[in-house]
Amino acid sequence: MRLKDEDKQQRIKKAMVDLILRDGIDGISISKIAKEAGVSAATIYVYYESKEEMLTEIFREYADLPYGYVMQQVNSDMDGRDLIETLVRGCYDFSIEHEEIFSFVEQCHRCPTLSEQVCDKDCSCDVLSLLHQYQKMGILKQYSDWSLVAIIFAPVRWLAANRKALSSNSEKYLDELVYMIQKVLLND
Amino acid sequence: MRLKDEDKQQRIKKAMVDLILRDGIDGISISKIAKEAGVSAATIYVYYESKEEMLTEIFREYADLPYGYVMQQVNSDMDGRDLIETLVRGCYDFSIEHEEIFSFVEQCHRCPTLSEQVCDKDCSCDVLSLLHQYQKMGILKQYSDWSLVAIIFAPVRWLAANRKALSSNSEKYLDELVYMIQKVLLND
Amino acid sequence: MRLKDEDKQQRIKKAMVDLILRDGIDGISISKIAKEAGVSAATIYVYYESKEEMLTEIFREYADLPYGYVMQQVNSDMDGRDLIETLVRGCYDFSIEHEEIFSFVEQCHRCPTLSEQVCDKDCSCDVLSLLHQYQKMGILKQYSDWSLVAIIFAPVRWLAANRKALSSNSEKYLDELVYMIQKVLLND
Amino acid sequence: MRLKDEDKQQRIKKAMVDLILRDGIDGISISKIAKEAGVSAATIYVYYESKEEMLTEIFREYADLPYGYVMQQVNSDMDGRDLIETLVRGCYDFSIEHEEIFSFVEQCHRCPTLSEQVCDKDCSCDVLSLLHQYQKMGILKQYSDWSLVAIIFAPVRWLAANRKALSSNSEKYLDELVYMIQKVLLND
DNA sequence: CATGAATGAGAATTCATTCAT
DNA sequence: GATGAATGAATTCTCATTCAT
Repeated sequence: MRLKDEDKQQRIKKAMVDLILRDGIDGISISKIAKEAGVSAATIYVYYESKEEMLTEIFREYADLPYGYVMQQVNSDMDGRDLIETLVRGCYDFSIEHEEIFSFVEQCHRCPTLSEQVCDKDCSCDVLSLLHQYQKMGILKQYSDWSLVAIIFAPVRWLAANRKALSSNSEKYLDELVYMIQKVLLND
Repeated sequence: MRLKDEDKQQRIKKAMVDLILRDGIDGISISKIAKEAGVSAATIYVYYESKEEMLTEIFREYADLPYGYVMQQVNSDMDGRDLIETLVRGCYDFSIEHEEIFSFVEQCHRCPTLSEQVCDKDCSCDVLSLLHQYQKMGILKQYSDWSLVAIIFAPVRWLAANRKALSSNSEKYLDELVYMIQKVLLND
Repeated sequence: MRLKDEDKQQRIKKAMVDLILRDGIDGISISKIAKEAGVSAATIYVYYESKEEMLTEIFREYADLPYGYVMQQVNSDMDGRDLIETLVRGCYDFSIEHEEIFSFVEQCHRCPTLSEQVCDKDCSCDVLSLLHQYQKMGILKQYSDWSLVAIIFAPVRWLAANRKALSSNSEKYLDELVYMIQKVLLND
Repeated sequence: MRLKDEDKQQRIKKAMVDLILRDGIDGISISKIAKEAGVSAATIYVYYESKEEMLTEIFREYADLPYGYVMQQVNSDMDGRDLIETLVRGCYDFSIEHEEIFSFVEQCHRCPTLSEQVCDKDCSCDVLSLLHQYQKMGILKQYSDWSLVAIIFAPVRWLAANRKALSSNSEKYLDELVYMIQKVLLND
């Protein structure tokens, strides 16, 4: 695999994700993506078998990036409060820093055909391992995995998705969310 | 002159929503919808100016149905615990009873072009009035509106959206969620 | 026939002719015309059997308006020079005063299907009678009808059609044309 | 990669021009043209961005063919009489030999949107250079360019356009026209 | 007479994809 | 590997026309 090509495929991915942020998942087409990526439409078929397969593959590849991002923020000697704050804020920060990937992943997850193939919870397995550790140490309460993922990430993602409709005091809401979730999940 | 066939427009709406559940928002087309609704494709343009406008208009019309549904479950003399349980479970029940509308609304809310025009929080204003009452009575804590909507509805919606990936013990997760949220929001 | 209706038909005609000036004969449609005329598309079918028939009928009705216009300018005791000047200038004036009708008639005359049904020369029969009188009086040379119509009207119409591309000194060209044609057609 | 098939584009052009002769400029459609040219409708969009652009481009390309044709008939040592006769008859001959191009160009010239973009006089610049030479030599009178083009070509084109309505003695009219124009333009 | 509703047919255009180079 | 050419199928949407009211 030559460097040049790697770059080309990267441009294709970026083009697709950028366009989906701009036009929505229902607004993309192979030729639009090709134009945005600066390659011929035919070139896309060198890397992907079909549009369908391209979407799925890139979704699969990107789906756990948000979780990967927050995991990088986490430090193993954090206490419970910090852990939760880091996870929640990390999720929000990712949605700002990588708006297009955030939106892409969110859109794909709601799309029935795609979400069947990539389950959100599976993407969060690293985070879950971490949470299990904190549960074992008696810091976090013993809620089940699904409940944990739901309560930690769903509200902040909703906030992030609606960010532009907020006046600007999103910081305040974020603080509240962090506080709430700490209260629910932490022992004492 | 013939009167506008109310039933026909209803069939168009239903067809669109049903198809979006099946094929995703990126998988619908005017002719598919027309066929499903049993009308001519041209007829759709009697009711809507364009595909875009049709999507937006129906989205706007349906966006608050989930909130309307839970409001019907609520009883004004409920205590705080029951209120929260009813809101959360109501949201989940709606996603089962009206799977296609739930999925439609969720998909639209993630789509950038559409979500710009219909803000999720606006749809929940009746719910918010209710929550304000409970706040005034000192039953609910004084969190801000955005945080309330986020914590009450986002997790359960995520659960509902991933329902099929759950073995079947979704009841357990739902119980946990209800319990968590009660703990966060209720005073003592 | 009620007054109101007469007015409605008139509006339809005007709308069609106006639109053909703006969009070209290939750019009109029943619904555009209806909207422009402020009537329902169905109403047009009260007055005309089909689009085809409408075009033909209105063309037939308007085709000799330019000739009618110049005939009104003509005075029976004009001398030869004045006659020619009046005919040529009249034609030009009509193209300015009734730009939309001028363009409409010109476009129809070039359109093979339409021009088959309405021959330009037939429209000029009144003018020809007049010219015959001046020929009998020995004022005009004995050219054949076709040649007369061609030499008197074709150049000025070309000038009129290209009017907007002329800097503005169309007056000068018009003077020259009048002079030329006088020279050709007048005896002595 | 396959090379652009020059022949294919040629067939598209021919198909369009032929169809416009048969059905009028308001009677063509991309699919009709494609069928006539023996290509897929989509192929037309490989060569032209839109129907509008196709029309304009082909019009621009063909607009001076009639003038090019008559220029080929002209011989530089002709006297004034022959020059005029050749120009006028050449124009007529072209309309017979290349009926479809003649009709196409005439229709486009009357169409407001198209004629804005391609001015008839610009197409005749070679002819004008020639006429200027004859003017300098004192053979032709000093009329302005517009008047020359108008008087030489407009009448014969009108005759050509109405050719089919003439009994058949078009030769006679043509003779008259030639004679008239010689009389106007030649010195002595 | 007038018209909103309805539609089959067809419009222009785009799509995803293939293929020869 | 990369791509311009090519296209059948599908897209959105408009058209001319009919009809019940």
